[in-house]
Amino acid sequence: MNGAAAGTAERVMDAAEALIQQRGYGGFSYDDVAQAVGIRKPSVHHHFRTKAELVTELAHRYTQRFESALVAIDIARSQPLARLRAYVRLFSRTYANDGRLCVCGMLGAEADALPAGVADAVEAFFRLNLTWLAAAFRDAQNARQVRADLRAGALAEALLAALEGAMVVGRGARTGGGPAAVGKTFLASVGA
Amino acid sequence: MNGAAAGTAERVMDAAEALIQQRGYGGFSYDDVAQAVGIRKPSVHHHFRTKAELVTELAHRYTQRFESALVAIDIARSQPLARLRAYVRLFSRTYANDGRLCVCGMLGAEADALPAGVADAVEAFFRLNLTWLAAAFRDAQNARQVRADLRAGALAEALLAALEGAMVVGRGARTGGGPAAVGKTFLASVGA
DNA sequence: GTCTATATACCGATAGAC
DNA sequence: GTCTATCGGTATATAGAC
Repeated sequence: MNGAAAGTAERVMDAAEALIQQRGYGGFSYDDVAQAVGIRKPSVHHHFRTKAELVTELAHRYTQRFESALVAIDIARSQPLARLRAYVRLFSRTYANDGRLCVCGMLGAEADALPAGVADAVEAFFRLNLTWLAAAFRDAQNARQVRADLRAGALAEALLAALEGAMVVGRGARTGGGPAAVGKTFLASVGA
Repeated sequence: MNGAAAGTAERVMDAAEALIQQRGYGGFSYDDVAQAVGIRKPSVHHHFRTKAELVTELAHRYTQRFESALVAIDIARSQPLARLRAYVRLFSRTYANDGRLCVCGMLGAEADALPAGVADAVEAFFRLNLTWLAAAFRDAQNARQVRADLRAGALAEALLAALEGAMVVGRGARTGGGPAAVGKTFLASVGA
């Protein structure tokens, strides 16, 4: 129940999140986080006993925020295709911020090198997205806004993969339109 | 001009390649490579003075092998759409091997944490792929096998992103059809 | 809650014997 | 070409003072 303490824990997660999006789980240290926050390494351990704990909590927070954004989209948009376009913007906004990767996209690539708790949190993020997208594509097909000859689950997996991959390719190729362009191309190609 | 020496250098690159595909650039050490090859750490340094050198050479070899595969596809397949399907198989075969990621997909995600030489090699890989794919899509559009209302360059970026992302999502979600399913869905959606 | 100091392990890289 | 031994640096994590 200490306001300053809670504030520091949040700032630690913020710093770790940015570092993961830029360099990955194995690419940052407690000292990097400490420097970014302006405290010392043992103070970071005080808030998160281990690195696995820190990243697991961080991934859960990231997933919860994403879930809130999906709920907001469902409320703000009634047209299924408009919902899908708003979904694409969740990724293009992240990438527009200094070429940052999706937290769970980066962690998914590193899956074999992650502690079990972190890998579980990453899996939960992807399942949430695949479930929401499959429902959105099903609605879009029923509204005749998306062609009906492809399974909604397959479209969900393909769009999520295209958006995550657009960030990876964009960084690696140092060119291209990123998730914004790729999402637009994909949605145009599946349009009814 | 020592046969055994050249053989060891190849085995070192093979081991490092597998480790990168599983754990990434920051996720493996010279000791890991040495153990996999059955030699000691300084012997690895004898063949590749630094880690950056090793991975740069490895990425070049990977790109050259990919280029050979693209040439082989151009020779073996005359139908543009069949070429694109064969291209998808390059990724699904890699992923079918213990869920291994594309070497440059993994390195692309880690781009911010890579030595300059490695990042340059990764960029060359993606440019090669985007150029080949754009030409293949242009041919497919001229042959009326792919819808012509989308730019070939945009289709190239979208398919490459979808295949790279399918590996990331597949590992993170521990489910899904991987690049094989995603590639099939994408090519079906852009079919004329 | 934050700090200094430290334990323990691993990292990339080098020296020099064989 | 491979080895043992080792350097200097950094990693995660802990002990204990303030």
